[in-house]
Amino acid sequence: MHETAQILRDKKIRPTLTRLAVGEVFFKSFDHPSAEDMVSKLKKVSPCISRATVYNTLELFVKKGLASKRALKAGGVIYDPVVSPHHHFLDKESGKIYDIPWDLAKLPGKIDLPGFEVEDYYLVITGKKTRRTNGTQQKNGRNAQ
Amino acid sequence: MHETAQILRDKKIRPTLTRLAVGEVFFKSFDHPSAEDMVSKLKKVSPCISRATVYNTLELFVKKGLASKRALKAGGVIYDPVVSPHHHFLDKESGKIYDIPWDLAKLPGKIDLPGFEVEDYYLVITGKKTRRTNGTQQKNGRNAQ
DNA sequence: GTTCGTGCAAACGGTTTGCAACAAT
DNA sequence: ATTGTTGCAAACCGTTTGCACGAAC
Repeated sequence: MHETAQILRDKKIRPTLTRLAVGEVFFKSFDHPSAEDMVSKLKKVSPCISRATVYNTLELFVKKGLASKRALKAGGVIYDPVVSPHHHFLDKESGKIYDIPWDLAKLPGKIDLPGFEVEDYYLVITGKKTRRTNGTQQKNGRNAQ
Repeated sequence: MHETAQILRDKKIRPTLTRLAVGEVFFKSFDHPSAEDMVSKLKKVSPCISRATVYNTLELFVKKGLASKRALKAGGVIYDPVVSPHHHFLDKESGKIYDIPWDLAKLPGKIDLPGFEVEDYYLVITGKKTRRTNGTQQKNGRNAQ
């Protein structure tokens, strides 16, 4: 199955070889990679891929709704193939980020702030991870919610 | 009144001239300055202050509980003299950040995540600001909550 | 005299930009 | 022809580090 090509075509992104390679790796990256992480992963597969192209492609994915981009910790932004609403837990010891399903935090359905037009909101939760859970496994990137 | 000196002494920070200058400016900075913003502000007052010292001092303030440090948007961390719990609204057009009082969002008193030891949590709200409010005025940095 | 605080410049890491070549329309 | 895509290197910007000097303990 050429799922990645289909995902790109659905979003009117021309499925070039480079973009297929980026997509192929990114859409299964549930470890909240930075752009530089993605460059590393991709260099292993396709050694002469360009840093600039990876950055461009990730930004393109964000623009087209195939990725979300979050500033959660100092020193760089992370990209997430899960675009449905969810929260993030940041382990202060390891620096690892875990997805937290939206309804685990009992938030009000909408947030009304006089003077502000709210587009999006999410929790950033910090602390320490205690047990191994499946916290980061969430494969509903482009379908759910 | 030498309020700044007292704040520092209370936290066992030796109130050197440099730190007084940083504190004097920082403790009234309710505009969510980056470290580099603080360097600029301080260079106006005290032109030969060192970049490294400003960075060091801000980190010291964070460590001593006089500042909070947040990654809210790409391209750098911001420092906030308001250390009591509150949320942040990020205006996507202007890039400006506004403090949102804790109880404006009706959050549950605590968040229970099996497998995680929750230390801190807060909302990041994005959108557009519509009206001028006093959203960013909140002078209860070291006292409230 | 050992640690702490400061300034300066260089280094560093993540990201963006400029440019040249090529492919698709 | 014009636009879109890619790679490469250089530039850029926020932050950290190394070092030297002076002040405080």
